[in-house]
Amino acid sequence: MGTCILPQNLSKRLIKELIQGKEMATKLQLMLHDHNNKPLVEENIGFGSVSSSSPSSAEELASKILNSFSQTLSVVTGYNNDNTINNIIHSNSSDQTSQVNPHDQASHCDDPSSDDYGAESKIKRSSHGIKDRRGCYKRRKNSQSWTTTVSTLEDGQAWRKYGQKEILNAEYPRAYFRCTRKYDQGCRATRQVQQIQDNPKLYQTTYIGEHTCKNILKPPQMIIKDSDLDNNLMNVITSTTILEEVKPIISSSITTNDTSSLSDDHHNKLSLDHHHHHNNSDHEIINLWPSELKDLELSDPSMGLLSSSLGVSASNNDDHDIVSIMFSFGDRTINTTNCSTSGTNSHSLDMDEFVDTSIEFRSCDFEFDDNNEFCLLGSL
DNA sequence: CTGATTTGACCATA
DNA sequence: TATGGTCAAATCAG
Repeated sequence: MGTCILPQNLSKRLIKELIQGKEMATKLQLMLHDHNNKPLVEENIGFGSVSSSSPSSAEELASKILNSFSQTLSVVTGYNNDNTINNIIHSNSSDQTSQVNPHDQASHCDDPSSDDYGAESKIKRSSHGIKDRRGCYKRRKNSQSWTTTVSTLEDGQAWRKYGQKEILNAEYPRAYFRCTRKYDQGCRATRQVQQIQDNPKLYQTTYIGEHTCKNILKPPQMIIKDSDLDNNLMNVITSTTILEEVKPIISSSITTNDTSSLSDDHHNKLSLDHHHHHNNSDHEIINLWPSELKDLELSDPSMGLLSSSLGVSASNNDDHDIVSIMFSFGDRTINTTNCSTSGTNSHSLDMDEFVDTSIEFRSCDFEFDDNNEFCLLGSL
C-alpha cells in the first residue's frame, strides 16, 4: 500500500469544514462570553471527577474546542502539503513480518475439533496423553497489516501477549500479541511490537489482521463511502488538545510542514492511528482517536477521554460530498455537517445531544444562513 | 535447516 | 476467579 493521500476535493472540503468548525467554535466562545459579559462558569459540567486539566467552564470548553479545530486543521493542511506521515508505514508487502490471511491457510492441523479456537479447552496433554498441539497454528498470508511507530505499548485495545522472540540481527526481542477476544469471538487480530534499535524508547508496532470482535472499545469512526479511496486516505485525525493529561503518552511523531502547529503553547501532541475496518462493501470506517486515549479512559473513565474528541468524517459520492465534524464531551455531542449538493451548501451544527444541567444546550441548533453566516436557532 | 510464529501450560496478580 | 505475562515446544515457511 502506498502513501495515504487524501483526495484533493475531499481534503478541500475537509479543510473548509474545519475552518468553519473553528469559526463556529470562535463564535460559540464569544456567545458564552457575551452572555453575561463574562465567562460562564459551571460547577458541574458533567465530567465527573475530572482532573485538574479538564475544562472547568463552558468558555474554557469552547476554547479547547477551538484549539482542537486549529490543531486538526494544522495537521490536515500540513499533511496534505507533503504527505509525510512517516510513522505510518502501510505494508502488504512482505517484510520480516509474516502476512496472514484467515482464509488462506494450509495446515495439517485442520482438525475440525480444533476449530473455533478450542485451544482453551484446558485439556492437559500430560494427563490425557493427547499430542501437544502447541505451535499448531495457521499462518496467514496477504492479510492487511500496517506498521506504526509509537512510544508506548498501550494502544487502547485488548491484547494478550502470547510470545516473545529474539529476532536475528535485532537488538531487542519481538513481542507477539493477540486479541483477547480471540477465543470467545474468534477475533484474529494480532500485533507485534519491537523496540527500535536506534531509539529504544520507540516501538515499532505491526498490526496484522483486523479486529472482528465486537467488544473492543471502538472510537468514533470516519465512514468513507467511496471505495476508491480505500488505499489513499489519510484516515485518522485526532486532536488531543482537550486532554492535557495524556500528553506524555502520546508522542507518535508526525512529520508535517507545519511543525509549529505541533509544538505550540499547549504542547499538544497529535497521534495518528491507522485502523481500517471494512464493515461492508463500500464503506471505509476509520478510527478517530488514538488508541492510547481509549486505554487511558478504560483505566480511568472519569477522565472522559473517549468523549473528548474531535471526529472528522467525510463521505464522497457522485452526487455530493459530506464532511462532518463531531465533538463529543461525555454524553454530549456537537455535530457539524456540511453537505454540498449540486452547488448548494447547507451547514448545520446540531447540538441536540449537547445537554447539560449547567449549560442547557438542549434543542438548539446552529446554522449558516444564506450568506453563510453562522446563526443560532432555538434558545439556550 | 533455520528463523519466525503460535500454542498451551503454568504462574503471578488483582 | 479472571486476566494477562512467561516460556518451552511445536509448527510454519523459505
